Amino acid sequence: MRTYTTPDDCTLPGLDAPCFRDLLPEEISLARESKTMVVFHKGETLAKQGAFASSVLFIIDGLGKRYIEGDAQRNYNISLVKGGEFLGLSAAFGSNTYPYSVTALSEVTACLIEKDAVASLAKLNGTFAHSIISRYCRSSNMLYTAISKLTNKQMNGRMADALLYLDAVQHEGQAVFVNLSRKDISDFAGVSTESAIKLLKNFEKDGLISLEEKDIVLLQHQALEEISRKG
Amino acid sequence: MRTYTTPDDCTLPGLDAPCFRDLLPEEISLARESKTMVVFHKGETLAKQGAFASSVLFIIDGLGKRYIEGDAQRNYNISLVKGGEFLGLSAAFGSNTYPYSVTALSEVTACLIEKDAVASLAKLNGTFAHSIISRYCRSSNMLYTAISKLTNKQMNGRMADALLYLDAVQHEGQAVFVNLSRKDISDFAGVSTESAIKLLKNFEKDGLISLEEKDIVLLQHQALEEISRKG
DNA sequence: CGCGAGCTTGACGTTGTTCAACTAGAGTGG
DNA sequence: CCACTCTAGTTGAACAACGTCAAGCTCGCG
Repeated sequence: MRTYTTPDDCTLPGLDAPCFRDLLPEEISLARESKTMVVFHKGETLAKQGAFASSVLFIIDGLGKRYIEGDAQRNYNISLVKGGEFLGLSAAFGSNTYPYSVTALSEVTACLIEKDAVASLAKLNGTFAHSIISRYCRSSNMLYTAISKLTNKQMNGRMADALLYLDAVQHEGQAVFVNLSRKDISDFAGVSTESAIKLLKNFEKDGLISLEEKDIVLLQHQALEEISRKG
Repeated sequence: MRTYTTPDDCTLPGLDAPCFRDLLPEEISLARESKTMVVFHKGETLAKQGAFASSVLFIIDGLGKRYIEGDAQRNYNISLVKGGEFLGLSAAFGSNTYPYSVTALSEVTACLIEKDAVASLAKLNGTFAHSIISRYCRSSNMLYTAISKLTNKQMNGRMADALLYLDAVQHEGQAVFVNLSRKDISDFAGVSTESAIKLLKNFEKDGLISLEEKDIVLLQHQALEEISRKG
């Protein structure tokens, strides 16, 4: 984990992002003076569930996984984390611990922003606050659908969902599958590693996907969506 | 479902709530002119998952359940809904459908506020926006812990959790258990009705709770928390 | 060349759902 | 006032889904 000491190091990529668009000059300087840029390497922890969150992270680039910790052998992966997203916003607005953990799946570049600065920005600038609310709204919806998957679907449907989600992110231009182990994928589907492997083999046997080393190619989107729908 | 046509009908209880504290006079009038008060009876639907959400609901009084729909025989209850809470905020800030359903468990009095009015308020008034963000933050944390329960605990632990949660709300002064069926309770624990009944009987046999008609009294909080912790 | 981590496979056990039958109380109509 | 029905609750037995375990495999790396 390499730290840039000069705040301006992350001015260019960081403050360019859409949510920082409508800041007033003094707000920009507030943001600029309260942050520092950090590079995380694969496997490093960006946020630890339950730990005190001293700052909000704004991801510039790279790929991570956001997950709920389980016992030693199992987590549940909520979502991928990629450029343009905030981590640990809740630190700035209430609880001061992270409700989830985040680990880098590839090299991740992020801006750390002091949580008080984010809270101030939200109070000063309604548009910024509105953008934060929109983000919360979208992530809440994601959490509700995650709960829906967990309660309503069984292995087949959950695995189909996971593959469709991961594939969609990959189509946005991020290399995804090559950065994931079988265990990562099983944690996205919420099944054991062994079950995940068997499911993948079955999908391949049925011609729905193609397993090429670590990479996975979806051959039959329609059929997978059908499986997802049926649960 | 009785509707009050005069907006002022819900001025007194509605605009008294903490989140409306710091509104400016013109903002108050904006809020006042964009709302109407409604009374829902037991069993009626306040919000329907997937349906278009035309307005945000602010609950004045009563008890409801917020849940994710499953197949015909099963839902998953996320939380109780009680006075002072917003429903369907996401309508105002992004997606225009409800991500969950809400049904009245007792008679519920609520203010319906036009979603555009809520969005405007959030943009005009940073403090109001901040309060909305705090609410989102808390509810997000709840969703993360819900996911954690679903993935990490089995029946015993989930039922203990459900009882501790319901009991905590009851201790805030709301009659809870008498308004819940066995199916409601099982949907909070995320198990089948039959399993829930067997679990409750077991807990009673072990002296942890006392089943008195519909009411449930927790006798051994410590022990239940222990069961919850162990999963 | 050998070691270890991740991957794969099949046999087995546990958990929790489903099903079917039975009970109790609450309303309904004769 | 009594059948009659309907719903919610209860019980145990059979069954399915899925995790766990144990063993073997593969590949990259020291």
